[in-house]
Amino acid sequence: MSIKKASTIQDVANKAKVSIKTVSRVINNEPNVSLETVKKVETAIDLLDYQPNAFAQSLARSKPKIISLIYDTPSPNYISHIMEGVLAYCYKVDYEVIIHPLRFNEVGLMRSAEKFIKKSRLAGLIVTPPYSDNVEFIKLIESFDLPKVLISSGLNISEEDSIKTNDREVSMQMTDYLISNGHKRIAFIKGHPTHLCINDRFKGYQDAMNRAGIEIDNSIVENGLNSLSSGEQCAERLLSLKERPTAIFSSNDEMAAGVIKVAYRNGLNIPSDLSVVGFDDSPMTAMITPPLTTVKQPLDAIGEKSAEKLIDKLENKELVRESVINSNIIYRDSVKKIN
Amino acid sequence: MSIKKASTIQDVANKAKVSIKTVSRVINNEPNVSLETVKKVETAIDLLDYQPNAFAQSLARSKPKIISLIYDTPSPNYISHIMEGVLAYCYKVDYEVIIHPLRFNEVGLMRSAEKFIKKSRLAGLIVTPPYSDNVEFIKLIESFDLPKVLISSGLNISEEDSIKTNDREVSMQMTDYLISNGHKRIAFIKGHPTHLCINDRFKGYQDAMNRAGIEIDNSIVENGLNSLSSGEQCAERLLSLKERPTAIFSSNDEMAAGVIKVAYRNGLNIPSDLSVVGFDDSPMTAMITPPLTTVKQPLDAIGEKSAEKLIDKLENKELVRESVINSNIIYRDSVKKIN
DNA sequence: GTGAAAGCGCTAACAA
DNA sequence: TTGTTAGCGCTTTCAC
Repeated sequence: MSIKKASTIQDVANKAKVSIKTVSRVINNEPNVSLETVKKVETAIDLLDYQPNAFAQSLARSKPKIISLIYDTPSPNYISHIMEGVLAYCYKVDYEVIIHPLRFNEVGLMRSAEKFIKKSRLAGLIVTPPYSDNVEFIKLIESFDLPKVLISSGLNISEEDSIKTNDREVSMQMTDYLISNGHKRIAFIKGHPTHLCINDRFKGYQDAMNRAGIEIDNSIVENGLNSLSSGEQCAERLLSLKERPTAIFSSNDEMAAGVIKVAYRNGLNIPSDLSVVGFDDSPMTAMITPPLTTVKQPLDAIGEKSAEKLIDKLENKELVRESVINSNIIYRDSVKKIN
Repeated sequence: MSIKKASTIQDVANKAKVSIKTVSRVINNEPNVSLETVKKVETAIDLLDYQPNAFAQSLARSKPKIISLIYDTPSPNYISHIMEGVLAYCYKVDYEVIIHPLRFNEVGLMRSAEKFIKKSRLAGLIVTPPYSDNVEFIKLIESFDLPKVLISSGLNISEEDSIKTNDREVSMQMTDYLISNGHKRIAFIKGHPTHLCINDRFKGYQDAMNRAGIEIDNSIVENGLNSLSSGEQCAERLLSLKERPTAIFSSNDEMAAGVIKVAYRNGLNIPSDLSVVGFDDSPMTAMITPPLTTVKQPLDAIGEKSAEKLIDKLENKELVRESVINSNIIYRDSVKKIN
């Protein structure tokens, strides 16, 4: 078991018989190196199994190749997939990622966020909801003049700083789907009011209902809080109505799961007595009975595109990138055609 | 919106009218600084809102304060919670964490792992399953002489390098619970064979059955692969047996969910016709009907303890730390008492 | 108890 | 096309 010692740029330079600057040029793909020299240097790099020291690079460069992913911690599935995408892209282009959970309700949040940003010497940040909806937080980032990409922000953000999904549109499609299955009395459970983007989902529902000429009955529009239990509470009310809805569209899966639990408790079968659809395609949706019809956001792709957009900005590349990524409906077994 | 510029150790030294070395001493809690000087320096630090530059520190120090968390990507819930714990502890003691997903089945895995370790100049690693069971991978770490903590490794690892849970014991308790509810014909679905620790769960089942003097019928011991669909397949077989089990103990929740789906498909009610228990307490277990009785591992605590153990090692602290963390059963509604 | 100087491994600015 | 030099911000000698 031989202990390996990392080699330095000087070692490479010695082996290739060039100056360290030349090695540096090769590493960073800078111009003005003869092909022959490049070959020599690359051979030496391979031979020594050389890896540049990221700290030394960061220290020497003005802008370190480090970005951070900021998130709260409500949903493991959401954040893991976003993170996957971000890490995958950054790994390709040789950026480091610092993962930073921040408790949304913590006192001194801004102070600790500021401290973090300072300490980490970030080049830029990727921000997920609910922080991407938080004006104060975004101002903080701007006060550092840091490039950023906000994921699914409900704020009025310039396109070059944001990545969004077409929640409103898919939500409309989902409602259309319900309508095309004969449903008219379609209840809607809204999401947490501070999550702006989730409320686009309600708008999509409104769009579809309006277009179909079905008047929205506000007594079957509930205000949820994204959690299982809040879904249950909404469902209790909805299902105890004299004129029950035939379908419930929940703005997220977790609340939809709450609806299904309450339905079973009340002796209702899904989907024969009640159709239910959700949003997010969280892993459990395939596991519950019946499997839930829901909307899948391509989270890995969102993470990847966010990282790409941010890094392109950092490197002053032309960015004519798409900023809307399409979600799509996953049809499963929780909707029944009625007449 | 004023753009803030980070201050350096020199700024602090100027303001406090001392040398940079003295500032460095204060930052690192080194001895031989008069109380008065410490006060002066600390005031200057506060005034300038100074944060040491982690790269410069890492570069100057031999050992950077950076560790990495290595994982595959099967389970968002598992890894997010472990990560939470690791990040929380590291944040407290001022270590950076690099999160590194590695595809288990990728070709050139070892090569890319090696490259990663070199490049990141890690001080140590925390390794989760399945890598903590991978001899080749562990040898790689050792070839770099890097301190490590292996989470839930099934290998014969020295206690100071590992954090485990009492899977075998809880698994025995769970089986006891089933037995005490009148079940004798208890099926078991084993987990993926390369995940060593998951097979401790089977041992616990054996322990309990043996102790209760119930002979284990191998025709109701299934080999699962941790996935929903593999749970379904096992359940298909189990439930088509002439002499059906009255309870099924699945080594993870996902397979248990598969069992429940198949049971419903076959017109069986849970728990009245069949009791089912799982392992992991993944979020969906509370959402399915009926809520599943399962085992909860304190994942955040595992992450935190792993980080603590690793960092104590890095800093040569005495480590008389516990290395086994207790899981416990979460009783819900998927088990019925039979006679 | 304190400070000056060297150097960690790299990049940037300037020469050659 | 290539090399030299001076830092980046910090810690580590070693001297005072």
